[in-house]
Amino acid sequence: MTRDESNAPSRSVLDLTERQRIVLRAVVEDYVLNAVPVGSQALVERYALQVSSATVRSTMAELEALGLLSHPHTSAGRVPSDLGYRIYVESLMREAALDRADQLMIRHQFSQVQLTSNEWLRLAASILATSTRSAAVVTPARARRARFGHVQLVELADQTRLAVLVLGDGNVVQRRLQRASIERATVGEETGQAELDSVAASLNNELAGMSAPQVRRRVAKLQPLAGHVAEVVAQMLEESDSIAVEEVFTDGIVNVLEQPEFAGGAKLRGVLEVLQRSDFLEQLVPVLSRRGGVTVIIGHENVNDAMHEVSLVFAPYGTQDSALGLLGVLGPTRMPYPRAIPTVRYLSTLMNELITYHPTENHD
Amino acid sequence: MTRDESNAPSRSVLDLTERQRIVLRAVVEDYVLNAVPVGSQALVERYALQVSSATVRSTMAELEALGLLSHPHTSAGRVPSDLGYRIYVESLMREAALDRADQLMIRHQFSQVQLTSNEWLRLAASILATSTRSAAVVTPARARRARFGHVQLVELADQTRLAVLVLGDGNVVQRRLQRASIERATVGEETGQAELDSVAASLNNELAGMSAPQVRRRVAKLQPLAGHVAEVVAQMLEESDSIAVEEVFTDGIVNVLEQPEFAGGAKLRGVLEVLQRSDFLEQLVPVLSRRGGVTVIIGHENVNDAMHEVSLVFAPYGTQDSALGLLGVLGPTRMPYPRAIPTVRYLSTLMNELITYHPTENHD
DNA sequence: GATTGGCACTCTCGACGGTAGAGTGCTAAC
DNA sequence: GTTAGCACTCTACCGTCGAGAGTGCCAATC
Repeated sequence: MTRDESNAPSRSVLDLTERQRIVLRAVVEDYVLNAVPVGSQALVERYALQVSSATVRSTMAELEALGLLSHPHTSAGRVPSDLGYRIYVESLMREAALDRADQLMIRHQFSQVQLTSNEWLRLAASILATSTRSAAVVTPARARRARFGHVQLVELADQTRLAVLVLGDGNVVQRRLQRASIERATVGEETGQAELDSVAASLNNELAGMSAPQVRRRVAKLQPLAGHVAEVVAQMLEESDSIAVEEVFTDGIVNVLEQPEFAGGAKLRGVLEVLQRSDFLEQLVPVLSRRGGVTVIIGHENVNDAMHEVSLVFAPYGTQDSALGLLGVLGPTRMPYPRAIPTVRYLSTLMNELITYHPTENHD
Repeated sequence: MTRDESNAPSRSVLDLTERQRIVLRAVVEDYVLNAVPVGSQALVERYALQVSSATVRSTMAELEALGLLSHPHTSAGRVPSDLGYRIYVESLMREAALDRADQLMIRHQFSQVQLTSNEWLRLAASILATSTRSAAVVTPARARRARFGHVQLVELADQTRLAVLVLGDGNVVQRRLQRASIERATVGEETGQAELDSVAASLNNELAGMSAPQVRRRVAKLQPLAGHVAEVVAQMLEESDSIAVEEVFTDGIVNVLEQPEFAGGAKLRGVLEVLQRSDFLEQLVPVLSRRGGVTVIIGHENVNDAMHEVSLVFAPYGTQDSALGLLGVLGPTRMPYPRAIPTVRYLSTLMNELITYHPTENHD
């Protein structure tokens, strides 16, 4: 699907002369900054290269022959190709760790309030979006396999009964119990809060640590009411398994819209539609988690046609065996990688800390 | 802040002749459809008016004198003014109830899955956005004043303790308990699940139906551990009171971006920023709930400068005394009101039903 | 042999001008 | 009151043109 930033650099990099490297780097950085094809003259002036524009021109021609630069038309400046960005990201970019001040600023926002986990996600998306000026995408971290932790049956003022299920990883899900089903299970006998409590207590005992199929196997062996509740619990566990990437938090779409290459928004529409289709992000999960670090996917490296004009900078967060989520930014291929990559990296480690020390407190 | 659709129509309407009404309606509908200033000739042809273009021209001139139409430049067609749209919405528009088929289609989507309340909101936003082709905004319905329903203290596998609080309206919030504070409250003694259960049981007894300040007054009279938990519960209730309009679900922003008047997105940016600032929607809550029905706010009728080029079609949902939320669409003033209004109305009644019959099952 | 200045060439972009077309406002006739 | 006719206005569009930026190549230079 993509090259990896930690992979062996592709063949052509090795062949690059020092000057080619300097010029390519300058072209990328200038183009990222100004969004205007960059010419030899401008390059010499702005980057104080110690050679003449003619030399730069021939170097550029070499880079173009290597497929790292391209040419909108004969008399225009050069523009990096996807491959050019790739080389830049892999071996030319001077990637600084995130500013100490920025780190503190971000950390501060997270500590600001007693946030629930969904608010963390929202905040993470917002921070990513503003600090990289791109669109940000954050998916919740979900356990691969939900396990039973604790169930509580609550009778509300208005006679509704609620099953509140705390999962093994601390997430909480809930479901209203159908009055009719309860009555069927108890053959019409009245069930009070005391009775609900005792059912819950026995289930907490019996089902501790179980996954959905394990719970389901127990159902038949239980008393009618307990069995009914266990059935519901099994359903809840199954749902928690399946809705891996249902809710995606995005922020900063306008940032991308303001980029000249997306003015008008028609192009972006396709991209956003793909992003909403959950399978796209789901595909990404195994790729990212195998790699571990930050993964950069540039333009045509993306298998998805709609994504050919954007780059993704993504990282997984969470632990391999428990909860796993995704976060990152999406922008034009002309993306400020040296800023985006450390920001995504930092936020992914930060989210890691958060879910490790404060197991997710909440979940719809 | 705005005129009301159910208000006495403003002075000028009464003065409109039948022809003026017909022409105004035709201009609005044509402009909404084509986004091009509409001329007398085109109007006669497209709407089969039984008069000549010259007559229409003079009628248009009258409407312009009344401030209902305006003129981009001398030799261009007419465009409705905000006031023109207002008259249209109040007394010219042929508003059809939502198609039976559309109703069923929408209802079907809601019944499709066992959804949690946040998923309802997301779905509502998505339906609004696609069926009006505008941007949709939905806020969660929250009780005005959160009340204590039921608390449960859970010890997780990893030693963390969780307080799960079910509010009076069925919403659930939760918070991790700080280990240190617990130990301070119990003077270091070990607390097991049994002990936690008994604390929870006594609190459930003592605090039933109380609001945050009431709980807070009780704190001092309780045992140390129970008092500590009650303190946390009070905080949770207070937060539920205050974060009325924290999370806003939006969808379909691209729809607006594709409208010619917002191409480029620079204009929309301001609008979206205002929308995120929670106070804007909060201001709207009392206005909408006082009115009850669908409220339309057109262009400059909005007090907020950034909103001068968009219209809002909003409705409250939920019950006055318990939970109250907001939903609606945002688009250019050139909005398909006859479609947007019934859709918003239908969705608001539908959401009403949902939270009435299935008290909200979940929350962030 | 690498580098550079010089130069012819190419292409875009903005300005300019002219024209077609849509639309208006007015007036005189019906 | 309505309408046809007409002069007028403004925009959008098109082609042209020159300036400017940039390239590619070559011959001269170090």
